[in-house]
Amino acid sequence: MSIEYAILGLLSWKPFSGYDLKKIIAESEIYYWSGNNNQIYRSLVVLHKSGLVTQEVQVQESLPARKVYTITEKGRAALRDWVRSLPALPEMRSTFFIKLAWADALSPGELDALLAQYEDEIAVQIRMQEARAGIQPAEAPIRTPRERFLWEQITKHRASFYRRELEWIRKLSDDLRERF
Amino acid sequence: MSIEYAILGLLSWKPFSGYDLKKIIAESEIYYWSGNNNQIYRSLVVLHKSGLVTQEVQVQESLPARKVYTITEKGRAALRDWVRSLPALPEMRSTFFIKLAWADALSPGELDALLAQYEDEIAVQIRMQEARAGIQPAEAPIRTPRERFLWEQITKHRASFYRRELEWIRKLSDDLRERF
DNA sequence: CTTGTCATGTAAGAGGTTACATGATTCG
DNA sequence: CGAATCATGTAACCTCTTACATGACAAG
Repeated sequence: MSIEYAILGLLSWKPFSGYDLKKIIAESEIYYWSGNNNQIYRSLVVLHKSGLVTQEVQVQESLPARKVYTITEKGRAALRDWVRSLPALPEMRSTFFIKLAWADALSPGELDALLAQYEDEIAVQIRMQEARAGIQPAEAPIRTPRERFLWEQITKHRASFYRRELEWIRKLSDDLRERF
Repeated sequence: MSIEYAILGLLSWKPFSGYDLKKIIAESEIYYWSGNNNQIYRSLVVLHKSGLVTQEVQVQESLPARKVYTITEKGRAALRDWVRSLPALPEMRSTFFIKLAWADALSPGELDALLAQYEDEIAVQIRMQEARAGIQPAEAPIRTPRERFLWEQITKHRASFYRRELEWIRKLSDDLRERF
């Protein structure tokens, strides 16, 4: 379960509660999960049982108690092992491509409308990404220049993925209008 | 369940058996599912019950019977509706980025090795893709010039995704070696 | 007075994978 | 003689999502 390591990674930065982690994951791009309670609270139980994290209950007056999780040395070692393990290929999943593959049944106008909708959605996504990039108040760990560099490269690379997609769909729309 | 529409798409091209579909999906890039029996045979039962496909049992001597599925008019209409429905964003899922995000715990040598492994895997993927592209014996429907064009654009776009990934990781490796 | 935030958790189900099961035939 | 191909299907399990449940407080 790679989400457990994803959580362990965040805890290797600083201690968090399940609620904190949920928000970070829900708002993150590279942590591509939905950030639902079920996965997160269960993962934390597993990590705790395995001794990779410790739990501290912070009782608050008039607010529910926070359970704050801190990574252990064993946890850091497990994370390190996972980081060094064989990397997997990135997956690009797009039902839109499947739609396009059978879109020859559509009229030129309908096809054009479909591409326009896709273009819009990508554009919205890019704008959302840019807006988020604007706020960045130390939301990423910058403990060394190298770490900062790595995070920058990941963020830029992710952003370029959507820009490429936008360029591609625009060119495709133009070509279709011109040729068919 | 978008895999049902993915199957319906293939059946809109020509009739297939579950076994045929399984192989097509397993070998396909854009049909990103594993192509496991469970999903496919179940989907066919659902499509059949909904009247979107018809089933013809072809008994063969000395070989198991083939159940060949043919799309109905209702099926074509359902596919068309799905194709025109609101497109979803493409998803780029990569556990490698999560690893990289916490890779500052590694030594320069270890980090370099990690990136090299990733580069290798992408390179293998690209070679496999190119090999597959070489065989292409009318494995895609080419009923109109526009359909041919659409399929070409999808294939090229997919290929460029991995090429970008390769360029990115190579540049990242170089930069890291130079700076840190 | 409804909506949002803080904070935990559970239930139900969709979606997807690996592995098992059968059985004849063909290829190396 | 073992492995692959043809061809169907089931069982068990993992992953992930949506929705439900509780309860206090703050802000509009």
